Amino acid sequence: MENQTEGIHDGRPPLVVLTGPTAVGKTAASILLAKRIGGEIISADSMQVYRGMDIGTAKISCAEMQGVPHHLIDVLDPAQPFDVVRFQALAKEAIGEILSRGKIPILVGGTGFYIQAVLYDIDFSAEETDYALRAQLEEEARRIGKEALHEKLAEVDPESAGAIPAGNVKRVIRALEYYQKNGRPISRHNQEQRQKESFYRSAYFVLTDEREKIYERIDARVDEMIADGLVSEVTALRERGFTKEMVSMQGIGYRQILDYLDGACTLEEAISRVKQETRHFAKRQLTWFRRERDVIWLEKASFDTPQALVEHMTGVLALKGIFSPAGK
RNA sequence: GCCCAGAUAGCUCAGUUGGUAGAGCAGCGGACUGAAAAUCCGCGUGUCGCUGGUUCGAUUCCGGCUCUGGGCA
Repeated sequence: MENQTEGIHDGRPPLVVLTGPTAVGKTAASILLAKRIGGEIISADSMQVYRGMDIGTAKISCAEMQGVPHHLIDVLDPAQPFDVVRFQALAKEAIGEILSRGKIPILVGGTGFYIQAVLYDIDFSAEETDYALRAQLEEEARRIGKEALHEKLAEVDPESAGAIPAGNVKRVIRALEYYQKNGRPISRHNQEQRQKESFYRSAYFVLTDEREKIYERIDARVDEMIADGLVSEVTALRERGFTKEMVSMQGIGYRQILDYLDGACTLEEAISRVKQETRHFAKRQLTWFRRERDVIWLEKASFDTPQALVEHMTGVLALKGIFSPAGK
């Protein structure tokens, strides 16, 4: 498989990652890059996997793709749950296909957790999500209280209990669920997985910009979404029976418009909350990328044109032996 | 013009029976390994409108001024 040796080869398959906070301009850059290096794009986005959720997720249109193949967009119905494990499996499959075509896989999107799962090939044991157990633990949390549930975790996995605040019921439940299913603490599992090196010969690009500019773009983009018909998109979803409890409807822009449609707030309130939550989200994304290893930061302001940005990325890829520029 | 009520953190407001002040939101930082656009944790100095007075000491009491609401003309 590895006989056209060029650049620094270490046997690992190549993978390019392009991410950054929401609304920074990942999509546009990704198309230019894919065309430049002969790549195909795998979306690393927890919401763009859903069909019928286009406006609120700022999903790339067919025309915008400019012929570059995209994977993991529009693969699920909004009623279906989705999570990292499913994402990882689908992404691995797509990467394999792309490599077999002699193309370079480019992971593009803002869900850092998903990127991590693929890049480090995190081991998720075959265990199926046990929704019944989860529901049971949720019920228990309501009955005995967060603190008491947290104490139960402390009994079986003191390390996780120390790391997870009692208020974070979701993570307390997952730790408990893991222990019950596997008979060992999740803290140990996490510890092991954290040691892993990248499974790929990769470059992890994080495109970023001044905070103020990101926020301005977010506000403008939300206004555009409204102008483009976000309310009717959500209305249609609601009429098809999708509800707040579903993973898909917890996406920013969907939750709030749903509240408005349910009469819980005015449209104006919903819109400003969408903007606000999107800003918070962008901030959380940045926090995530900051602590990831081997990240290559790209300050948007230091490139005059998108082409300059892409040339810079291409240069880095050449140095890393991920891509060989023509003529070499 | 007169009367009343306000004027305190970027915003909305609380408070100090006189010893220079605190909540929510915003903002900032952080965590995150099967819900991740999810979930959670942490961070509060600001001429207390301006100006005189009383006082050891005023953002707090008193006078004047300015501005903002509301009312009366």
